[in-house]
Amino acid sequence: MAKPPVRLKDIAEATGFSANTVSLALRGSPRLPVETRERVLEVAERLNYFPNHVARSLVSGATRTIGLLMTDIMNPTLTLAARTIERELSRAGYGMMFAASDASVESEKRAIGLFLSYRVDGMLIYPASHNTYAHISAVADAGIPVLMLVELPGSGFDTVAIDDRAGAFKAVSHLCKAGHRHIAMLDGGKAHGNLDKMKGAQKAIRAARLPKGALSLFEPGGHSLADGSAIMAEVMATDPRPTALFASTDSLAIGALHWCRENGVSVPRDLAVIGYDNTEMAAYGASPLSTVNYAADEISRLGVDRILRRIAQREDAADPETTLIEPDLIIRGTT
Amino acid sequence: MAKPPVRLKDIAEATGFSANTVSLALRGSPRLPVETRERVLEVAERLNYFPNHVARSLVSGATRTIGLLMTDIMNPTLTLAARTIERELSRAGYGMMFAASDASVESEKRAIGLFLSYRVDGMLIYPASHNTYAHISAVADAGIPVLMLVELPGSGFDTVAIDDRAGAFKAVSHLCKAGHRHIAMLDGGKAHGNLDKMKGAQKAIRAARLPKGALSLFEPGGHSLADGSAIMAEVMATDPRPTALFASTDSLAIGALHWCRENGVSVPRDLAVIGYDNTEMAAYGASPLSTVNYAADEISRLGVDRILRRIAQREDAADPETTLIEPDLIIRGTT
DNA sequence: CTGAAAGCGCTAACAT
DNA sequence: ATGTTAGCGCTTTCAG
Repeated sequence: MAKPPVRLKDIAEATGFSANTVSLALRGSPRLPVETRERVLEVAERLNYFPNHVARSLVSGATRTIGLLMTDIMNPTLTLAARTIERELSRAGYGMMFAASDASVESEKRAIGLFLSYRVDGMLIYPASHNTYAHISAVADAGIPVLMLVELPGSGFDTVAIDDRAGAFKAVSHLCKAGHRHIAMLDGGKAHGNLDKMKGAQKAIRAARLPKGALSLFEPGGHSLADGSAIMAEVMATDPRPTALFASTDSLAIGALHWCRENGVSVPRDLAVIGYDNTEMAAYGASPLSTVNYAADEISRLGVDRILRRIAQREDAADPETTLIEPDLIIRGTT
Repeated sequence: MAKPPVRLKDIAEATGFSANTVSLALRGSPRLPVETRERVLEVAERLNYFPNHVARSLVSGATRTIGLLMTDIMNPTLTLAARTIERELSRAGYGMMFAASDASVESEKRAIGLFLSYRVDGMLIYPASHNTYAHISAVADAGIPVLMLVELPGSGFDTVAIDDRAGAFKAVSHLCKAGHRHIAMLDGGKAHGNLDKMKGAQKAIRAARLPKGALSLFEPGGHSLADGSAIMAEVMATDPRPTALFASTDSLAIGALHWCRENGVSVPRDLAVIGYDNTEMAAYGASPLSTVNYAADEISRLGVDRILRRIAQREDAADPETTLIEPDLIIRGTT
């Protein structure tokens, strides 16, 4: 097998035209008679011609490919985003390269290097770290459009992301309004310099004119289900015992729910629970969890729009723009 | 910004060598004095040079990119496979393009066209249909290595996939051995020409020397959680009433579990349940469901190995090889 | 209306 | 030990 692929030249020979004419015909140039074009198209079809995108990219300087770089695609929220991004890109006639950083800055660097070699026209990045991003800035500075899927204040990146502060504010405000006076929050984000959710929660407490102590912060070791479960003993042993829980992550919340079930704590009677970023169960239409809903779809659509726009306006580096999507609060069985 | 990227020529000018020498140096040719090489590397580093993979591909005829085409990345099983595949490829220095077909043959064709234009070195495909794959055969016939992640008997593709027959056999055998004499099976695969699970289940019945009627087949409208839930009334109304359930899909099984909980059917006391392809909850370490476990990791690793091997042995079209992975049976709370 | 020539950035064969 | 030349498949001037 292994036939060499059909080239422009092959069509040229088969039709008697020159490669140039064939090229024009295939791209539907108006300055060619319909007759010629049809003849060429027909032969191209018959020969099963596919334009060599590689060669085309070399001359045009654009690959019509964007790179998507994420920490971990196993996070259902990111999976959903990845899917939507791919869809939107493909609709726009763009290809997508994918790489995962596993939340390691080193891997992230490697992946970016890969994308750079492959000459992607732009990158969508869900970064490994909130602090270390000089390597990403370098890309943007080199004039390659980069769009961040997370807000990194002061970083100067184009951004389309969730407004975590607003989300946390909504969630905790809801709890306050429901009469809760002792609210526990599970958030390991501090270690990564991600204070938004905490800030939003605190603001809600202030807005409700509750004392600062109405919100107590707990930092699980990670953001896995097991971590959420593990810290609950500590949470429920606190005096005064919290009557509501706000978890900065869906899996933490689910872990907490598990602990409650196993320890005879009735949710939401004894403990109201609100999670965050809920997608996992929601994808199955089965989540019993109240959540701040990560708007992956909207972010993805806006993100793709924006980066394609940036690519189009190649000329100058317009000022970076940050769009924050305010997430909806979805109240289900646990509140 | 938008500086034009650094080329070989730029380094050549900066060092006084020719582009050729620079190229050789960067690729560590042994026929260059170490001195020269170091000088070149240093300048390349300083200038922040990245090889233009596009140009390199044009001359080498290989893009060191493979295309991954799946029906839907939101299926956690496939997500996991995608992640592992990306990892393995990146370890091997390959880039990955991703596209989703949404189980539509038309989209699949479009995506394949895209991959073809981009001149991927090979494709990993989880196909949209078990019947319609002429467009994929065409790719393989054109000499582009294709590896199928699903077994399509008689299709002549290189394949690394789950042995669904063995999986179903294991599951139903387990139920038979546990003394069940009336087993219901949920499987909508017949419509797609996917009979393996059914065949395996029937074989298990025969092997257990039970009458054919010991297994009754139910066909849900789809494979969603809701579909699984919806069909349970019918299942449990059957006479004699089944004491065990084998669902061909994880979501069907979970849907069934929901129905049981809402209808006072105690699992596993009144009904033993085994699902299939379990990854969703398992990813959270929290599945209560007994399952036939899709070995996404193993499949991915073997699949990548195989396609890279095929690419390496470019020369001839060796006979297609089919590797079937026998899935493990994981017994949890529901059995 | 169509063809010939040049060149995108790189590598491979062939000089020097 | 290094430089020159040609060419990968395509698009883009520029001629005819």
